[in-house]
Amino acid sequence: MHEDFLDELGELALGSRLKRVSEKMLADAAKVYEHFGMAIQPKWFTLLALLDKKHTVSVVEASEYLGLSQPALSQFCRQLSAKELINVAADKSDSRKKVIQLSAKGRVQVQVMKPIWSAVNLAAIELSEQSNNQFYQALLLFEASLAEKSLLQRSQHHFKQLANTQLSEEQINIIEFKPTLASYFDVINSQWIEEMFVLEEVDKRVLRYPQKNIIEKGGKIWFAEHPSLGIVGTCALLNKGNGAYELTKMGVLKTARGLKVGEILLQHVIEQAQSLPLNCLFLLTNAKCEAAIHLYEKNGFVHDKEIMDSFGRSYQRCDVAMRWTQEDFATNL
Amino acid sequence: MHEDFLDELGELALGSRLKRVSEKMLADAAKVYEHFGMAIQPKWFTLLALLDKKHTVSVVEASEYLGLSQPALSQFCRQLSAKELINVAADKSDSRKKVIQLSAKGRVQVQVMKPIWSAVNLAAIELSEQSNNQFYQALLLFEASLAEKSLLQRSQHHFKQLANTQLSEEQINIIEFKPTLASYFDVINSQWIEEMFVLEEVDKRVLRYPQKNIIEKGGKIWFAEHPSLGIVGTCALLNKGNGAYELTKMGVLKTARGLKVGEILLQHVIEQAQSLPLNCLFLLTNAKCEAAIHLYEKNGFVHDKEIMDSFGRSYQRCDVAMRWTQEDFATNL
DNA sequence: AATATTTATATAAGCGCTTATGTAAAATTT
DNA sequence: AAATTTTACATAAGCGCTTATATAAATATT
Repeated sequence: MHEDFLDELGELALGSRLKRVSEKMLADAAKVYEHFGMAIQPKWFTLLALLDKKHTVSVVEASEYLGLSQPALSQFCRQLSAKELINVAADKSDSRKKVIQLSAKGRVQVQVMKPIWSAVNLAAIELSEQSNNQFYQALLLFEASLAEKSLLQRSQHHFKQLANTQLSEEQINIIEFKPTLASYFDVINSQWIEEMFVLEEVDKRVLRYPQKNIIEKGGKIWFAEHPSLGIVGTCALLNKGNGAYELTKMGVLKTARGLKVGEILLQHVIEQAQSLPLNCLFLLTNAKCEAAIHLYEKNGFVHDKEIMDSFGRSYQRCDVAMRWTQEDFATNL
Repeated sequence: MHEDFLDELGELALGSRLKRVSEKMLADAAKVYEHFGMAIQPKWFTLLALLDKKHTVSVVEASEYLGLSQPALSQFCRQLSAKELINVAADKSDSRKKVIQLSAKGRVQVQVMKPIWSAVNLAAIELSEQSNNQFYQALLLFEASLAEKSLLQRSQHHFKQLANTQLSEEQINIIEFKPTLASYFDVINSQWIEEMFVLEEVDKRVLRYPQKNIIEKGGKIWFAEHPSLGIVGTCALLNKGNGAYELTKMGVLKTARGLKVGEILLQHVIEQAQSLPLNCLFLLTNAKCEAAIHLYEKNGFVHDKEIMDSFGRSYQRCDVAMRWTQEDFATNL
């Protein structure tokens, strides 16, 4: 048998660990009922206890008390009715509502189970207090903290700290393509394309084999590296022949949005493009990509109908064509 | 909105509470991935982390490391293969085995996720340490205690203490039938009949309406009451006419087995039967009920073929007939 | 060497919920 | 009063596992 890998993951696997423990507890509860000959399913326990205490509740009320979904309670009611442990009747003043209560048999069944509940309660207290560790109290506090500020919010906060610590523009490092980085090209671009469009077959081919489809055809690929997040952005130049280059597959991971990675990358690509036998630098995109288009406009690209007519049919999703104009860009510098 | 009923149940609802928290954590984890644009399901997390650490594992190895079932891992592998995040190949030296490892894309996907994992880890640590309460540490201890001695074992121990405290024979109180106790007759008998046989239609009718089917026909029902467990046993006398009475539906709850409740009850019934215009006291049972037959033999019942012939066809499951003999019983006194 | 047992994996069915959705009744708005 | 929205519940489908079972390969036993 192997060691427990969750131990190595520590707090990161807290969720998985909690799930594992809760499943163990529920499985044990089932064994307890079985051992004492009770034809009762553990999932019914909270509802039976609620009915014992409150006498009558409706389906929705029960779901609110117990923190379970309404359909869950609806199902429990059907099952407990079949076992004749509860009576279900329409509410007199509101015919949508159902009034649930224990039947005479159900009340007796609960009475008969109560000593078992007491024993389980003592067992749970014993477990909780093992080694002076007030597990139950800690769990209550944990739940309260989680309700106050969710794991998502807390994670977002910590992530922001991680991504922004001492970040200045010079710390985004632009590096050239090498085969070991090929998959970053795939992962980074797949992310935004899948989010905004659907990944077409032509995309998949280019993303999977960038070396063959871009580099070996005289194109270029760059990556942007963040000091703590690693490689977070990429951009390619496709060699279309006759000195025409298409700027394409520019993407920044969602984890690095808002850090100006896109702009740094784009400016680097434009700058590097100057050392190519450049005749025409253009790009194709979709009107949906507002932020990107704004970035392109800001960095010397202008909308161009001619480009649209000559190259626009390559991709289904492209309805915007832009061409880089050295003049405009130079005056911006 | 109603208050949280689990609060009222305290430690008894520890399992339900753990389940609720773990589901909340997992749901939040899914939101974290979604927020950062990762097309990754939280359930894959432990496997991806394992592959990142160990590089290659088989399906069974992974299931052992992670504490999940082998089919679960088998399914994860299919899903991650479809996403091209892992490579699965047959083991060279054992063609049953599959060697699982991250693909190039998978390794990059993990690299890209690692900052998120770090942030979640910090968030979990923060939650765990909230209000100086080392929840994670407490959970580890709780898990260890549970592994050392299960909830079932602990519950059994506490139950035994509850059932046996200061129990002497006089504390089992025999009481006569009254309508409010009718359901105990049903619940107690259903338990053992369902365990040993199947509940026939005739059983259900008698158990559901004991007053109509037994009392009003000149029969009798008694209950045995335990000082802390409540009503735990029952026994009936059926009036068969002409001074013949059938001892039937004698049962003791599994929670009260081993406390001599059956014997006390039986002796009480035999004693009370003397005040009836008694001609013949008999019972029908099944050879499977060895413990019961032994108890009957010990208390003056002898096997009787004549009874079998005249009454044995009433129930399908009966293949043993016994008759009480005053003589034998008297000599035993 | 033949046979039985064990091991690794896949597949199917089930379980305890969930979310999504539909229907009818009640409450609210117009 | 009529139309709209909300509420209560049921049903269906799905999800993340589980247990049970089948299959094939490896290992141990005879």
